[in-house]
Amino acid sequence: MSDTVSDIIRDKFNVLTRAERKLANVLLDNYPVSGMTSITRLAELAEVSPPSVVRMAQKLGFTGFPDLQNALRDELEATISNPIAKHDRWSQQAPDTHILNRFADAVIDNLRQSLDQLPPEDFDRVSALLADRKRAVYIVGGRITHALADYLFTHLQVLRENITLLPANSNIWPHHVLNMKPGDLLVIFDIRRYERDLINLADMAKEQDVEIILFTDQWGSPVGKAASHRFNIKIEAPSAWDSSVVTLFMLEALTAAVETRIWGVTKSRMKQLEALFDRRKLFR
Amino acid sequence: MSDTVSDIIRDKFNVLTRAERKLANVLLDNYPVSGMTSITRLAELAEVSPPSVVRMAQKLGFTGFPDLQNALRDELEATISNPIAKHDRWSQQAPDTHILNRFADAVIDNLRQSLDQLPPEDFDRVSALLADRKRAVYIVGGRITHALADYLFTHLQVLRENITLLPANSNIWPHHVLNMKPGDLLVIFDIRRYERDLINLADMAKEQDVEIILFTDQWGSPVGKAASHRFNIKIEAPSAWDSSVVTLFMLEALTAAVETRIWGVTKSRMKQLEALFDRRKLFR
DNA sequence: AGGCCTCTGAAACAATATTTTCAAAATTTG
DNA sequence: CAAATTTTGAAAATATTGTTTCAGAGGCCT
Repeated sequence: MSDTVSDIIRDKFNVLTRAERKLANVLLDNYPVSGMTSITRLAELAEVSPPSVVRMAQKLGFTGFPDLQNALRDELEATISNPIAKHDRWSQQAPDTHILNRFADAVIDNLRQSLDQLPPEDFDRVSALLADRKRAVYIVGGRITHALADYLFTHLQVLRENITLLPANSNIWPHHVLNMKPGDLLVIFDIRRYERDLINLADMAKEQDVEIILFTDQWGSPVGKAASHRFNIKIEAPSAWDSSVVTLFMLEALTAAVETRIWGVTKSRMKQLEALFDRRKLFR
Repeated sequence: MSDTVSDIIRDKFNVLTRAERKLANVLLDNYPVSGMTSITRLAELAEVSPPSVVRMAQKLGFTGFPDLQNALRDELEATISNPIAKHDRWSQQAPDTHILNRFADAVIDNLRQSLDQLPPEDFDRVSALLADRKRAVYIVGGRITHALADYLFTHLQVLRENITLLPANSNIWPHHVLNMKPGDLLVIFDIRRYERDLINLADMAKEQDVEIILFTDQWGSPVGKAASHRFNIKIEAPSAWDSSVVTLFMLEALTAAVETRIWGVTKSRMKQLEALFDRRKLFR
């Protein structure tokens, strides 16, 4: 890799003129942000004239000031950008452009941004709600997200009692709404292609004072209006579809958090479950 | 301290329009360096017009783009001069020990290690098999992995024809084995708690010269003996359960790869699907 | 399906930024 | 100390960026 701008400046410091050295000092001080202004302000800051800036840039080997500034920005980007997120090949054996690496980049980026947006207090509040065994929990997903709803259901069901997975068929939903009591929880998955039926369901549930927990994308499903808790998850992927990886991540983290809160209950349920599985084995 | 630009963006994300959201994503991605260009290049990067950039800047409360850019530069300066690695936590707002951060660490580690172990050629070979439309594809999961099987099924089904999801109930599996022809594919999910029924299914299928693609954990399910292709995925999590996040990642990457291989077919199927959905909407 | 409204980008315009020119100031050299 | 040389900044010229206007596109609602 070629030299950084600061290297070049130090290299050529002794062939710089007085005005140029003033500039060099300003640039190196608070490097490289100080170079991210306009040529005019930089000149003012160094108490020299704008032409001096141009001359120096050219003397350092750039075609002009913007060229130098770009170099600075690129350096900055390389320094700043999250070392975990970028320019780190995931599959060493595959080229950067292989779908595995591109997908990994996208997913990490989704994860980082989704977590950035999520106040941990919200997360904690939702895990507390789900850990409150007095509240029944209903879970529902759409066409694509049904599998996620199913996954959450399977796990929560082990943790505690009173978990219901609503069927894919929306015709039956009103029957379930009938059972919902104030304070119960309804977990809704609604991503992209927001589904009209889900809005109706949310409205009906809300009228019964059910608290709604919504998992949606960065744009936000219209169900958000009725929801008391919302997870906005970035779902971009190098593909014709969206990625559910981060959503699944949230579900697992949430499950783990709930598990911690009610470990006593969960532990005994898991033991019981083990016993039941064992009996089935013998039975066969 | 007052809000950062990224805070403001997230705050107002839901009142932003489509073009503005595109911009917001570009800005938040590689923040804040991505905002240090000219309005023109930023607009190009986000694939919107320069006026949209101005409008967004004003919507966020700045007098114009330069004002926003100054704010970004000031933040950058503050960040840079305070080099306490801000970026090694996933959720900045939560402590290191918060489950969100611990889970993120675990998942990234799983992803790294799983990709390390996976020769990309194997991945490519499997994607080629799944893209071969002459081969029927059968998918089956266990108690926990059923949701993953379901997810793969839903996606592959859009990509191409002849995809079958075996039911959870193993009693019916022999009926499906009856239909399998030599060269067909059987995708099996078998993680931890390896399920005896799945081994029997794999053996039966193998006798019919069905090629088996196995998704399993780092230890490897006994189904591996019958499988011609195997994905060993690291599934550790700070919880009583295993994490399926990386498995889902592999499924999505695989789906994307298959999609690329048979884009012609997939595209027309997706169009047709759109049309069907539209008709259903009218129908209601 | 049609009317309303919001959103968007092309183009014109305005404001800055960058570069060039050139003469004066500073520095060097004999 | 003066002539030659270099360096410098004011001002003009040029290039680019940022803003506004406005007509048409696109979404949403009834």
